[in-house]
Amino acid sequence: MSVAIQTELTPAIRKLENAHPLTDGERRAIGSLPFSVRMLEAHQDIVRERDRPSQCCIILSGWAYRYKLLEEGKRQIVSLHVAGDLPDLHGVHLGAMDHALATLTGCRVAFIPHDSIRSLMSDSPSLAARLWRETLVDGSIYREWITCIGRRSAYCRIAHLFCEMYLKLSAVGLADDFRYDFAATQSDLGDALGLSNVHVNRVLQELRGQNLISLQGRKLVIRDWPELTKVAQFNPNYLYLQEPVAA
Amino acid sequence: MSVAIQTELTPAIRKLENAHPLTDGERRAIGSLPFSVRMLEAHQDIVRERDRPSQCCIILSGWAYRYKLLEEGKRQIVSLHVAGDLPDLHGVHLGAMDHALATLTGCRVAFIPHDSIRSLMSDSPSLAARLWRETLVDGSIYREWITCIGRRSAYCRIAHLFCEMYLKLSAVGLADDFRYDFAATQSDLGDALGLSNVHVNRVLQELRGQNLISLQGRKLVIRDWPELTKVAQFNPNYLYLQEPVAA
DNA sequence: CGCCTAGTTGACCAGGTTCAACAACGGTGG
DNA sequence: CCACCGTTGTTGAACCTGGTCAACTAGGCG
Repeated sequence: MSVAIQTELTPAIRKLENAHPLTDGERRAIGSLPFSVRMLEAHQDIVRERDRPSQCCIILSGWAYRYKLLEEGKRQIVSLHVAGDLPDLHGVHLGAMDHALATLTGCRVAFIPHDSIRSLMSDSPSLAARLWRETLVDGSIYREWITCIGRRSAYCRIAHLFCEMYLKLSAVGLADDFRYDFAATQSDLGDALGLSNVHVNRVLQELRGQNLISLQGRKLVIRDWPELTKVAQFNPNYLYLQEPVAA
Repeated sequence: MSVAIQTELTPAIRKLENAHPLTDGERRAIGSLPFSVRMLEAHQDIVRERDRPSQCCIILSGWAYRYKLLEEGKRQIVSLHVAGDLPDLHGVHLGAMDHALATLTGCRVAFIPHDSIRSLMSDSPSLAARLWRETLVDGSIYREWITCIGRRSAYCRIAHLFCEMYLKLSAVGLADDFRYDFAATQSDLGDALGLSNVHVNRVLQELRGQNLISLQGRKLVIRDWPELTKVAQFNPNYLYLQEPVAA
């Protein structure tokens, strides 16, 4: 494996090592996977609903998201993904996609054939378990999103997402000092949280007014992490990260 | 394995065979698991948030649900489970529970130690894949729920859930002829769909008024399946069942 | 400069919530 | 057998969070 791709895989490796470090054998197995790396433009579908993909992907850089389209043209974003994520690993075991996967920003993406993943998993049950775990953490995040959308106010939801993405990005070294690049637009935010873009705009102003965050261009700064987590009712347990951020 | 437990496991087996039939070896492996069967009362926690369970369970009969509690005492139900489901399989790979699991009705439940599951999975990678698949289908259902709660009206959401549960129950032989026992109260429904019990009540009246359903006691009858699926915007793909119901 | 996307604002509206009271029902004990 | 009780379902009225529509502003880029 070239040094370049090795570096690019760092976030993914870091995630897989969340439970405990990889063995040399596991590293070798990952290194021998046939990656095909591509740079994708922003706002491009990677996989569409009803597709039957024969490969899955790793996000190397940029943000991606999964979404469903409704009859009246509405969109619901069901998850956000950053470097290190394997957003369509489920394709290995499920058939036709029940949703679509797309880039939010320009993304570097590594594709791996399902067959290679399958033989990796049968060769190394421990790696299979690690990959399974990743999909289970996805499930846990879904549960939290259901709870947010179902029972929390717009103010709380938006604050919550800022906290979530901060920890997700921190875990792969892409955020620290309570700031990061927040790639989604206000419309994207609305589609992720079940809100209109107009209302997102107003709530953002309120969050700024309370001096909890600032958000200009794509730069998000969390000005008061303790207070933000409080109004967000944010409890990081559901992310199943090993090293929760200090307050 | 006794004939009794074998019969009780039928729904679970049927679910695992959704992709393709079990081999004799796989059946034997399942049969040799050490089940401990218990009858639980309605409205009882099976696992609580923050617990670190050392076993997981199979619902043999009755309805169960997973939920999260919020600070102000609100509740969000994140999934409903019926006979054949393994609602806390994720515990094998994740640590402390991020949510709770409880019975909605009286339930017969089989408990299996995680260790037994783990050795089952390392002995039979194909069974491991089947179990993994179950958790992925759960994930797919979460995505649909996020979409429902985020972007669909109350009317649509309730209709959607009635369709979903009909197919889930049909798949394990617990519903046919467009009728089944709907175990949840109106408050439960509200907590699952992000609505108040009062509004659920009103929407139910409208669904009855449109002659789409009738619901008395715990008996749900779907009076007009084509129309109900239409107003629900219901597309069964996300359930990943092999034999979709005829319209 | 012109175009396009993203962000912002105001006015109005509606879906859904809250509160409070009451009805229906089933189970329990006297 | 009936009185009692808790749970579930039902109704009305007032309210409010957040949606819709439409117009306008601010940036970024070729």
